[in-house]
Amino acid sequence: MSSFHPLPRPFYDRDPVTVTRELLGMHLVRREGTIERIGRIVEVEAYLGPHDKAAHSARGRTKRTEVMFGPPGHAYIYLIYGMHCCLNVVTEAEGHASAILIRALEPVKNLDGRASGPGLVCRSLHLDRSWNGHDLLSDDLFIAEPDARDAIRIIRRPRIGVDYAGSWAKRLLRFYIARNEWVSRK
DNA sequence: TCATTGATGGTCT
DNA sequence: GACCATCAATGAG
Repeated sequence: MSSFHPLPRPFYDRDPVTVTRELLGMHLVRREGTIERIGRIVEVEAYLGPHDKAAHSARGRTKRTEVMFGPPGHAYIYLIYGMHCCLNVVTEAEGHASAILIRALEPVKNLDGRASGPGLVCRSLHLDRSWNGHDLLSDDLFIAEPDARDAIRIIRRPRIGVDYAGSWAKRLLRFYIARNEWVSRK
């Protein structure tokens, strides 16, 4: 077992674009019994809150979006297209309802299959909706800074699959590590 | 290599 | 009843 410690609450309690950029290169750690699974975060998207028409929280506070409206540093996991789960990290203080979608991981340790895409991220870490609302300041699911972080170049693009969101669909809120082979789409 | 489509179910209107 | 922050399989070129 590695002995990283989880990023602290204040890391998440900041504007989502800053947190999104800083998440690139971080390690997402999942402990499942004696198995430790680790992926390096290589692709993410920011969802800024109720004013962001592409964000789930733009529909208001509902049973599904409750976690997004809650305190930072928690996992927001939802089911999409009836079969895939997507993992998000809640940012900013309670009530802001911003979050970051983890779209792709580079394998570091024990990933179950490829994780190039948000549905595959959950599959590779064995995460489902039972993890919705889980505190990332825990020892079985958290994000940590690796011992050595390589210098990276960050690419910004429009988010994937949000064409319904009008002008918000054009905003450059998808971030990924340049030239990384595990990114889901160029 | 690219475009199209089926699978499958929760959420919201 | 329509839509959906997706994926894998299919088939045309």
